[in-house]
Amino acid sequence: MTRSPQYWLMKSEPDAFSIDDLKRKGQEPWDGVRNYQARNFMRDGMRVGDKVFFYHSNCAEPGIVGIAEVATDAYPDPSQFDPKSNYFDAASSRDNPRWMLVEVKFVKKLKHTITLKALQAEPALADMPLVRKGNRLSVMPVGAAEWRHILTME
DNA sequence: GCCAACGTTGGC
DNA sequence: GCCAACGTTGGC
Repeated sequence: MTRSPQYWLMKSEPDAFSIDDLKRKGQEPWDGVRNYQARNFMRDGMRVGDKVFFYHSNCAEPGIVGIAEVATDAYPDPSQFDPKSNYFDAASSRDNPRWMLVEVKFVKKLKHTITLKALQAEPALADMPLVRKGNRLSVMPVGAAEWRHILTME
C-alpha cells in the first residue's frame, strides 16, 4: 500500500554533523539515536522518499538549515555493536538489536537558517514539539501544513 | 558554562 | 510499580 510522502524534522549538532557534511557526503546513516520515541519514528514511521527538515541544535543559531530525504528503510544501527563507539550499547545484541537508523540524503541547503526563534514566533507552528520548552526529541514528525508553512519562511 | 526539562535506571 | 537519583539534551 502506498501513501503520500510524510514529513519529519531531525536534529543534529553541527559540530558533530552539519548540513554541509551531508552535502559533501551526499548520503549518511543517521546513527547514534538512543531514544525510543525517535527510534520508533525512524523504524515505524519513515518511508523512502519522505522529506526531512535538517535542524542544527546546540549551536549559536539553532534552526532549520536544509532539506534531506529518507533514502533507506530502517536497519540496525551498527554503532550499537561497536565497543569503541560512543554509541555502544552492551545491552543490545545482533539477534535482537535495540537501535535502528535510516539513511538520509542531501536535497538542498536553505538560503538562510530558519531560526528556532522565528519558528517559535509562528502561531501556526505552536503545536510542534520542537517549539515547546524543554523538548529533547531529536526525530519528530512534521504535519503537511506545518511543512508548507515553514517553507514559506525561507 | 549554566541549568531546566526530561528520559532512564535501579532500589525498594 | 513507585519514585529518587542520575545522565543527557539543548537553549541561552
